[in-house]
Amino acid sequence: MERSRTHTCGELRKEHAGEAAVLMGWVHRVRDQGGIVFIDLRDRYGTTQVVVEPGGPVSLDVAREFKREYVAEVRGTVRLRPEEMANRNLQTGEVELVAEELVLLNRCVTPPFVVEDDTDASEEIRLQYRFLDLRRPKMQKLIELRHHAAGVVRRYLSDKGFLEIETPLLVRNSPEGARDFLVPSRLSKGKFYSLPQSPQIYKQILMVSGCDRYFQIAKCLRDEDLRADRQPEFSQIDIELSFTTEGEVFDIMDGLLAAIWKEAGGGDISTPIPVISHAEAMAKYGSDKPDIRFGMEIQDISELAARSEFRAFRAVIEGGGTVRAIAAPGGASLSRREIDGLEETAKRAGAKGLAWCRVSEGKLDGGVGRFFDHEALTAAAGASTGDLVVMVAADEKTALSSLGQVRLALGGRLAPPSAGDFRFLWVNRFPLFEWDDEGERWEPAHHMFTLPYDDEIEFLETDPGRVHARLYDMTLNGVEIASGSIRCHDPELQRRIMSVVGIRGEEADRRFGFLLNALSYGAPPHGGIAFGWDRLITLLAGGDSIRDVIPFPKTTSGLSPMDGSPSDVEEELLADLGLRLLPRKED
RNA sequence: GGGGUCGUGGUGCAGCUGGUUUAGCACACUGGCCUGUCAAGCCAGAGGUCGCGGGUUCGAGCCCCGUCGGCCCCGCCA
Repeated sequence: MERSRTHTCGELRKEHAGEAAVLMGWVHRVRDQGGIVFIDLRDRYGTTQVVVEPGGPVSLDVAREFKREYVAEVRGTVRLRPEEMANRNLQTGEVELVAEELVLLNRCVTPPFVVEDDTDASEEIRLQYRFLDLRRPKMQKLIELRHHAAGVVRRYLSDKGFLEIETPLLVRNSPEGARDFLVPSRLSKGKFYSLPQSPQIYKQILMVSGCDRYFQIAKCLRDEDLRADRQPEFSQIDIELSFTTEGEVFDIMDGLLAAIWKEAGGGDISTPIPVISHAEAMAKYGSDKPDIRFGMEIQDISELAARSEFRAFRAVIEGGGTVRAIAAPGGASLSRREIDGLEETAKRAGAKGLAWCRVSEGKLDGGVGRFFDHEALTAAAGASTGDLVVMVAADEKTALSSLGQVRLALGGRLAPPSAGDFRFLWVNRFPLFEWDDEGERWEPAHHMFTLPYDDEIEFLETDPGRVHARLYDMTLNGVEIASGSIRCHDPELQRRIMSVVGIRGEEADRRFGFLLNALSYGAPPHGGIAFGWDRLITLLAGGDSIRDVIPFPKTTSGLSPMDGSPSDVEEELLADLGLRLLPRKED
């Protein structure tokens, strides 16, 4: 017999009192009072209390058979609870369902953990029993949030004329960048497809195809080591548009973010989102993804340092280095131990040490305070009484990046972020290349299918480090959430860029021939961006691990505890693919 | 590839400097009592090769080596 429910477990209210209802769901908890039994029935929408009363059509002994996570159907009548018995913690708490028939739809073996928000299970166990973990209301909310946000993205971009287009998952291997996952080809034995690191090349080709505006919520796959915010497969909102400018991209994306935040519960965000150049981000925050929820900007105190009594500073300046400082409001209260911790942070980032002093009324205390004039230092560092001034002397890159790390530590300690504070920021004008000390060669700083600024193209061959490009990132609270660029649509210029990073002539054709070929058939000027979708949802939800917004994530070693992948396969299957395993590396 | 940290009944943890312990606690589980509970309560009970392998020792949950796995970080991730 076919059965169906009349309501969900989150639906019944006092208006329904007196009505007949059929609910189906999971037994959350049974409270056996001896003479009366309560069953909390739960589904995605909520929880409703079912009452089994003595002398009623359902025997108490039958009700007692139901255990946690059994699947049940309850037919009954909705009844208003007496005022003092209402449960304000439940949305359905003003009513209860008086059972007239209780049907066992399925049993459940004893669950390894209790299915509720404050579970005590470790993440390992949660992943192994992910189907139970995902039943927890908290996880269901995250799944819902992700769905709603995706809906906003589709509506917003569709309204702006973007087409949702799928690109292939079986693609050509690309030796650039991250390691590819390989897929052996049965039909072409000994050859391999790759799983795409991103749809980058395909979306550019769609622009050449005249699609004009494209988007996709795309799976990206990278065979690299994992982190809390990195999974081997993850999702991007991938976007590309033709005949566009950086300003237009920013404008549309500002609107997209505002729509997601407003409609998916993050609140209003102010647009336009501010823009700073990469150079400015590095100079002020020592990072290309600044957290601007607090100030503590980096100051250049080289001039003062050069005149100071502090010999270590003078030596660095004379050697062509620089001295930078941060004034941390209220930082004078930090203990010596905490300051040592900051120095440790600076050293890990390459600094030789961290000079510091406390600012009090009319004088400098502790650390290197005695080498400096109170007035001069507070003016140069922008410090006030009660501040801690921290300083690093080094080459510019080291000074900025180490102070950038120290700044984040100071921010966490002195200006702890409040939930719901979302500070978006565009960072643009990235350098096109960066020098790789180990490989002793130029490498693409972001990616190389990008248009350099016109007035710097002439330095491509002579001084690549001087060339900046129309590259941009969006950051949110110090996390990079999107990255994109205005692309290079001229195949000759693209070849020049490739040759700077050592991909020349035939090699360029072999690796990227199909893109270069497409570009030479009338490619329109175009550009785009890709958002890290999992990170974005994590931030929107106020979480800290992308594993919580991915229904079936892998562990940090790329394993899936629930299904046991990756796994061995039959010899036969390998033979079909023309593969044979090498013996495992012996000791 | 490297570093840190953790691994003890179903789950989460405690277990000191190696020996008075029969490996303890909470939750979950099983049985009993209870007619208004909602983190129900009370009583009783069952449940452990201390991740795995080796070593040191009269004696190892505890020390050493290796290994597997979880988490975090560096490298890596155009």
